[in-house]
Amino acid sequence: MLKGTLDLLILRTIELQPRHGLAVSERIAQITRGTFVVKPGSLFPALHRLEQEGYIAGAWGESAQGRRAKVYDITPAGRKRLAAERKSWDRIVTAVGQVLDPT
Amino acid sequence: MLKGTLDLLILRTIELQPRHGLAVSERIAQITRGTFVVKPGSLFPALHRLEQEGYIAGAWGESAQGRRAKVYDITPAGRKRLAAERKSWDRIVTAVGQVLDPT
DNA sequence: GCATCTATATAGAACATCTATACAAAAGTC
DNA sequence: GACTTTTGTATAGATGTTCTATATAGATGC
Repeated sequence: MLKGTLDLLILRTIELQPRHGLAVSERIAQITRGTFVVKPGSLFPALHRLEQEGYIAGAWGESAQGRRAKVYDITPAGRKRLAAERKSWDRIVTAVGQVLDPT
Repeated sequence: MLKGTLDLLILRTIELQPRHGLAVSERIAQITRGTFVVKPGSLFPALHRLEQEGYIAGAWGESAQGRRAKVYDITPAGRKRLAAERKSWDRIVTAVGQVLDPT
């Protein structure tokens, strides 16, 4: 996975619907049809970092299977961060495109 | 800069026309209008790595200003690598798009 | 002769991601 | 009712790219 995109993917996934850790990675794998597979060792450090920085908030609850799970929701700061990351991503895609196919 | 895209940018820039180190970074900055600014400390390690791996070949020559400069050209292996990186990039852009704006 | 510009180079730090492993609790299984 | 499997969270250690900062060298200008 491209370093620097994971936060974007996590924030957007949680924004659409609060989820617990593994559910986030499941959704990313599913919707990208396996292009991005975020394993626990990458996922949880990222979640902890995002929580530490105040972009997401975790609370113990239940998973769809009825197991105990920490459910994360996005915070107002997280939405701002997500909007900024989106802009940044668009800019990067445009810039790379310009290098790959200069007009 | 997003980690992992530098190789792609360098390979494509050199493919279009062989250049020496600083000329590569100048062109990238120019064509992306300052979105990507590759400083020497990032550029040269990347060039050396790409050369070590056989994707580009450097030869001492002259810059446009008539200074001594190491001019890099892409190798057949480099073209293959570039094609692969392009595909990979397209796939990533598509996948991120799917997460950001699911249909 | 001394500063400045071009150009290459490297050391060291920072940081996100990956591999691998560990741990816990619930559910199934016989 | 022990035992395995499944679900879920967690962390340690390694890896590798990029960034900051600095060094070096040769030309050019004045």
